[in-house]
Amino acid sequence: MISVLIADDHTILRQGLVSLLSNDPDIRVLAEAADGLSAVQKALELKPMVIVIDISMPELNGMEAVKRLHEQLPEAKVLVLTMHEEQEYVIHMVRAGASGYLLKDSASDELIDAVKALAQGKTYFSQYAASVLATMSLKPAETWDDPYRNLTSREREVFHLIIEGKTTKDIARSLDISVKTAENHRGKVLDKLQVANAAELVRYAAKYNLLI
Amino acid sequence: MISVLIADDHTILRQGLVSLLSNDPDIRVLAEAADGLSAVQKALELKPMVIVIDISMPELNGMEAVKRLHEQLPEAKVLVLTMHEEQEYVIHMVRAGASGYLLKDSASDELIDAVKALAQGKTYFSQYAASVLATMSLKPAETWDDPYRNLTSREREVFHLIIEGKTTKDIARSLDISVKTAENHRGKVLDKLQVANAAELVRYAAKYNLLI
DNA sequence: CTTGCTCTAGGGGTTTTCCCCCATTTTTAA
DNA sequence: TTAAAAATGGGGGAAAACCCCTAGAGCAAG
Repeated sequence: MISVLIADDHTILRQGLVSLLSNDPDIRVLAEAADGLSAVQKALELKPMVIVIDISMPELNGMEAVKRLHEQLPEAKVLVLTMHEEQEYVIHMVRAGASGYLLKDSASDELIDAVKALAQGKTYFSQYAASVLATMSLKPAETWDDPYRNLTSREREVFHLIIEGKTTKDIARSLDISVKTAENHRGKVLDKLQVANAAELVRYAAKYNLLI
Repeated sequence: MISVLIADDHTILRQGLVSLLSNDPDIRVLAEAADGLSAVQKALELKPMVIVIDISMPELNGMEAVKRLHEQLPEAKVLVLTMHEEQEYVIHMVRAGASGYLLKDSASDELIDAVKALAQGKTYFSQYAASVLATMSLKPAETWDDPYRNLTSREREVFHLIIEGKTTKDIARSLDISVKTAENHRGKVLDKLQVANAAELVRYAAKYNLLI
């Protein structure tokens, strides 16, 4: 019998998961949690074999929760269940100690398979997450993470001015540099973040919540 | 017996909903759909009494799907189930013809209540959505906070392509119109929304959560 | 039947963006 | 201290964006 704790702030989704998992005779849902903090508390108290957890949660986000769980309850296996497809999320969660990563658009069978795999001490990554990890492991650690981190401080300044809709001339005036220099920085930013134009850059910023 | 169609691109959530609703003896889930287009098709084919639909979906987003459903199958009631709390969404969906609006962090009981209410021809709005609508109805329609109410349908198409980072040439090709026409539409969009360039337009879209 | 709006398309222009290339100085790190 | 990276500035050019303008066709409301 596999004991499971489910942590997700969306009540309907959470109860749907309980309903899904409870249908399997080998799985027993011990408890639910609607935020990261209570997830950690309930896990320490009930010691479930598997913890199914979402990334975005109030109180304590999934990332921090997974870190604490991994430190304080290493025998419990953490399955991240999320709709975030971003590479950075996968990497961060695995580093935090997750044993599995599943997207919410997976089939429910896959969820049950994942829970069972983790209970047996295996890992379980969705096709997507696995490919991200495979790609990442080929690159040196320094280049991991958010490409935004690769920007120099000056480039970051320019980045923020671009996503405010400023033109190169505005940027040059604002930073008290020549238009040509601003233009060069602009080009570097687009290049490093692999976007084709300012519009895509703003999308990028929105995706990583960098829009102030 | 209440027949229900469920449309959500996240498979696990969708199957969770099926599991939840199927537990109720009065409800029968006719079918599921993973995108807006197939949701409309399956609805026209199976004629469910209630359609539970998410806003963000591939192919045809929830907003457009609800519009089409309301036009082509007015007897079916649409329940929007989403995690988007933004005022604009509530208003847009209600205008598009939704009879109910529920956040995903509601309790599952509330979902069942909502489905039953809609099946009886009533409406069902979460506490939050109801308060948004109440506030809105106090203001004259002209001052409603409708981001792109002044855009024509063609301009809206162009709007969405711009915020995807498409160039004017791309847009012209995509809509099968001349570059000059696309350029004119682009200019109109920037003018009507009072932004200076594409970057600001994407910011605008992000502000109103129109980046799907 | 006229008026107004939308969609279409173009002329012609300026400005900005994006893309190479290059060099110098300053700062940082090995 | 020496090499690498960052910041500065520029030349030049193609493409795109932005901003005027006109104008016909189609369509719906008054």
